[in-house]
Amino acid sequence: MPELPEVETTCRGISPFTLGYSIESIIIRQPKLRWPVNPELGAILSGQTIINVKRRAKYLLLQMPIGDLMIHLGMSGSLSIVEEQTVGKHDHLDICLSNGKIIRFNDPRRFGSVIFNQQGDSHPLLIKLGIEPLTDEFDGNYLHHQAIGKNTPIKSFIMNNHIVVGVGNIYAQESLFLSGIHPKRAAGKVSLVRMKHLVQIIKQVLAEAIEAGGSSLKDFTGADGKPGYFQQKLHVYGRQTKNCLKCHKPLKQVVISQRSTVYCAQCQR
DNA sequence: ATCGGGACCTGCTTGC
DNA sequence: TGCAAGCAGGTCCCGA
Repeated sequence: MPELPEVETTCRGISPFTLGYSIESIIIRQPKLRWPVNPELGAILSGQTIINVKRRAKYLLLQMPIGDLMIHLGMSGSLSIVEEQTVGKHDHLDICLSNGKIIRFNDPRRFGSVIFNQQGDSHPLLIKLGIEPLTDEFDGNYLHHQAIGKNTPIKSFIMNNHIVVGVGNIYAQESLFLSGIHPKRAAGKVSLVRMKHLVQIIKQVLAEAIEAGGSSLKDFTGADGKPGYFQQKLHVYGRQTKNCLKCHKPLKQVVISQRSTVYCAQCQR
């Protein structure tokens, strides 16, 4: 379940094996992903050199002179670097490189996507995205300003990609617990001071997860290590049957925007 | 304009 | 035991 830290870790992990090499071919075994994979992808991109590998929100961008290959991991996708051709279940797509390595896209639930983008930041899937959480632009003033008049729960608000990208269900829950804000509180009713605190926590939690992911990542050629967030101490996510780590009272679970949400009624107001 | 909910998909867990 | 329902998760899109 890739959250932003895992996408960032993947980005850093594949870089050494891809940067500066060219695409020789693309094998599409299953084109039915979130968006249909263009059957001409291989023809369009063969011979193209990968000149940059970056992340925007939860998209991985393999940048080439004629455009970017945008990869989204959805909820169950992953990339690995392999050399052999033996394919496993859900290995939907291979990007074969000039160095003999293969970037393999595996995604059991097929919520991910592989799209060729020649429009840069103005691509329809990118144009409406909010700011990156780990930039200076994302601060308490920004979040507070965006929340003016909004009745939507603060949890839904920080998970809204139009406001800030990359805060998924796990980190929304964790961040709200650590900043002591009730997940159902109306976004417009969170004070500036608390918004500043929340922003600081979000940055910290994401950065720690990236660090954990990075340190667990050896060579990216196998399924080594778990996603960064499983190496972190999770305070509320998945702990609905347990007690609060701060006050030791039982945690509560509710559904907000169809998403399971665990919180402490005592510590979060 | 704002917000909630449906849809997409598979695998693991839980319950009858 | 076997099968079905429930749930997880990201994000686009539509309807109220």
